[in-house]
Amino acid sequence: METSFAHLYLENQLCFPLYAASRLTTKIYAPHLTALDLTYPQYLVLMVLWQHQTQTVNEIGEKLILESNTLTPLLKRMEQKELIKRKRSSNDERQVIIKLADKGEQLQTLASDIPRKLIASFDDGQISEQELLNFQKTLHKLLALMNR
Amino acid sequence: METSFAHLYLENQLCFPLYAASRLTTKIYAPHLTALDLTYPQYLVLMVLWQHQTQTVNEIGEKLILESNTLTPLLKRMEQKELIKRKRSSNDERQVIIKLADKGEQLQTLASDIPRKLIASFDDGQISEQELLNFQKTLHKLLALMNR
DNA sequence: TACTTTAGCATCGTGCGCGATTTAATTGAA
DNA sequence: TTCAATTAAATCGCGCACGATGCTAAAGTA
Repeated sequence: METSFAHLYLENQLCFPLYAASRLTTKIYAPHLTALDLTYPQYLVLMVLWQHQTQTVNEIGEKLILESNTLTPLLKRMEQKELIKRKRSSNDERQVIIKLADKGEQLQTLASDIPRKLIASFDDGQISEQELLNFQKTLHKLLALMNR
Repeated sequence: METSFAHLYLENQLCFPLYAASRLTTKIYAPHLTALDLTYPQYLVLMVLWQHQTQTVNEIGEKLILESNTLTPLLKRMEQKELIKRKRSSNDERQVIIKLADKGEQLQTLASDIPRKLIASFDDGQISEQELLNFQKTLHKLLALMNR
């Protein structure tokens, strides 16, 4: 048993560590985001809108790799919180245009503190900057590979 | 601050890619798992049980970094599918012992093909095996760092 | 022993993710 | 021009994740 199915074990897999790391990272963000009454996916949507003022649901979906079945309910919740505005496009009635509402715009200032607040949680010298740069590079390659 | 690796991490150059890569990886698993009528978290539980025949809910939770609020419903669904058996420990009535049922045991053989199939989907010459190994190593370091 | 604290699991409510399907608008082809 | 094909969102159902809370059993304490 020890040898024949060894490749099945958790520690040999790529997927589980990614899955666990993703959840742990989100958990580290959580207290800072709940202080702003935001979830992580909602924070991601705001980040897209802080950079691009006007976006269709599809355009947001391409950037976050999410589809309308996830985004539509998410965006409706954000609309109810008055973070964003949703409006049908007049050019193409199929599209829904997403823009920041005042409250969503104002959150950018508050959210800009988040990175600084989190630095202490990670900077303990266990991993060199170069190692992390390599990691990031491979991660982006993997993303590009999988996202076709 | 500018030189700290944490700064890179917190600028969302790692956080979002991890989140996206995790979802994309799961999506690559999906067709292979649905063929066995499994979800990815259910597959993870089976992998734990293939390695350790008898586990408490807590022990599974430590390995998968999940708690009872996630595991209990998940394990109940797996019990209903007759993949596993749940039984209160007689030594400690608080604990619930999880074991493989016949069906869950038999799935190991079928599932043993999955890793090879997945390697194939990544093996298109874009990323060397050595690069992947380095990536895995850093990923494990990050996990250990966050999972304290 | 009696009582408090802790540990292990379960329950509840909310918010994703996502496969499958639906609806309506636009595009494309004969 | 007509009508099929495509596209953009929305809807539906299910299974996670997870914070908060509840419940019971075990362990610790005076």
